[in-house]
Amino acid sequence: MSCVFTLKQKGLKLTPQRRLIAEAIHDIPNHLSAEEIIAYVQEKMPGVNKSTVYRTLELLEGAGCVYRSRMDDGFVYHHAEEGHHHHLVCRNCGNTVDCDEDLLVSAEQAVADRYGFQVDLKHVVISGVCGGCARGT
Amino acid sequence: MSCVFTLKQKGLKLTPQRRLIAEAIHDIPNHLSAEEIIAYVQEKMPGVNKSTVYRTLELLEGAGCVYRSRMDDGFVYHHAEEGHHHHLVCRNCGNTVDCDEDLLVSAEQAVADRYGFQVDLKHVVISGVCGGCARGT
DNA sequence: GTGAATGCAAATGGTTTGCAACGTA
DNA sequence: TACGTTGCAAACCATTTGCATTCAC
Repeated sequence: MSCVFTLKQKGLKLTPQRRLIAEAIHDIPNHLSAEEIIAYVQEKMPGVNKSTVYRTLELLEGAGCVYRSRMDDGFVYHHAEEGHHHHLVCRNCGNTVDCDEDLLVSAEQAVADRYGFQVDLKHVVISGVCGGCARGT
Repeated sequence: MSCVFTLKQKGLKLTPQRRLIAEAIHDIPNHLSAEEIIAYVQEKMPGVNKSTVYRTLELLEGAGCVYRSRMDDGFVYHHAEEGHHHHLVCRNCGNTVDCDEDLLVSAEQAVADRYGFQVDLKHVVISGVCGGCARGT
């Protein structure tokens, strides 16, 4: 849980709430909505306020430990570690597919070559239709 | 402005407000925020209510004339015509670069082949850093 | 004339903020 | 002890909704 070290390095305090929030982000592989993180945290430590969760997530994002992206409704959060993969989310059933990073790097490179624009698909939750839903199963 | 025909076909009424909103979407090449559309409409026809704009945009989206996507903050709208291009938005300066569609189809195909997941990047506003901002100019 | 569309105002709901109390270092 | 952190409640703000009035057909 490198976030913890990062916080220390920045002189930020390591409270039980923050540990728990970092744990949620770290342990659950999917991207999480604020609501889900709040539920996870409050289950293990009832009484934690959602403002605290939001503030901590903002803190972790600023520290580079967490990515935050827009989803259809609200934000989703995901830990920011190397060895990335993209998240494909089915707009029909909501399921997530982890997509190997190298499938998209060539496209990113092509865009960079032609337009000088550095696309960052890591920060994007990519929506579409999963195989199951496309087949109508 | 094919939206107009589409509306007629569906038996929907063609009000001046709707014409104006369709015009905004159609005439301005960029993707627009609701706020920008409201400003455009109200400049040409003061008194138009923002609820009307929101409702019309929803209508046009349902009719397939308009795409709506999440941006970092709020939604953006864009007319849905063939001959598409992707929108790259610089998260630093906010400028938009139109990206030719075929730069990304191979990546979409690769994802479809491996995961059976049909990515739809047309509906996504892709963020990143533009050439100017990357160079610090 | 009639049902759909509009304007207005109030509600919604995820996220943010102000402030007093609390806890870590 | 001192300052950062938390909990609480209220504020925010883009978007949505209910309802009476108006208008396109």
